[in-house]
Amino acid sequence: MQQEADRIVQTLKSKGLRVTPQRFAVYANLLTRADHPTVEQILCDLNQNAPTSSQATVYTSLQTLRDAGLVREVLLDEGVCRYDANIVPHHHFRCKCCGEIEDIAWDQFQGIDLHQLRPGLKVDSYEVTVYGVCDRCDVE
Amino acid sequence: MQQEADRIVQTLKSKGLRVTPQRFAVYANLLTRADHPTVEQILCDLNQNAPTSSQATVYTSLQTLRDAGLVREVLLDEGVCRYDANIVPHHHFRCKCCGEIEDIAWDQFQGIDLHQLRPGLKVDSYEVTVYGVCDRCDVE
DNA sequence: CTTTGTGCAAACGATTTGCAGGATG
DNA sequence: CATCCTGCAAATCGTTTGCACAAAG
Repeated sequence: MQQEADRIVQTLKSKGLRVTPQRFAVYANLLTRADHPTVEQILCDLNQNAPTSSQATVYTSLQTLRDAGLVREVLLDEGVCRYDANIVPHHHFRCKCCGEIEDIAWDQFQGIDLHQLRPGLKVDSYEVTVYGVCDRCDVE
Repeated sequence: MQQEADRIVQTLKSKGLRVTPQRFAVYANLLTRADHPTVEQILCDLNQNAPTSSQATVYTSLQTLRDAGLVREVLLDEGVCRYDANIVPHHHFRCKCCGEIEDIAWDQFQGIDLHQLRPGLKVDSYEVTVYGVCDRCDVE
């Protein structure tokens, strides 16, 4: 996956960010994951084999990547911040049981008419969060 | 507002909760507010004139009220928990600028078809969060 | 009088920050 | 070689908890 690595390096540089091993690792890790990991999960993942990055660095890396628009935070109803390298707008499904977060394609929900909001509110973005139970938890 | 007070007392009792001055004050305060205050805001409000309730008590009162289904938590993209005595389902608008949260009536958004979700997901609830700038911040 | 709530302070978990040394462009 | 990043530890912030005392039913 040399190509992949190069692309990541290019992406980082294009945002004016220095390419450090830690920052690279955080972003690369996030890109390969489909879930929405917490800082702790990322940290464990990175340091699983060899020590790669300290906790504080993961925090600041994520902050930098967020400011650069490469990742976004997902904050649902728990006390932790999750991160997502999927920048394309999408909705979320959250399992009340296992806490997993699953993406819902943007065009899944049609017919949301923001023009009916009261005048005076300038809309930047919106998203739908669905709460429920996923099939992995719903075993009877 | 003796009637109002009586109604609050009745509501608390009907949930099997003891009526204490602190718990009453927290719930009453929340009922009169249209915004979605944080614990800190509630605490300041209550103790503005005379000391009414300690911080820990506000936390546990809110927890109790939440368990009883009288208030609900609202957690948007900040690190704090906000509370809402409006139990009727509704959506939220969040001003990126001042942080204020405004309710959006439930029937404002039609046509959200949850049946199109992939089979296996059991939906309990959902809500739309709209991000933008409110008119108070959008002064040019 | 039994049960439950309050208040304080200490504990806690997630995140931020200050600073000295190290790596990047 | 100037600038920015890392790592550590201490600090901070919101929230929870243990415990002795007080109040509610």
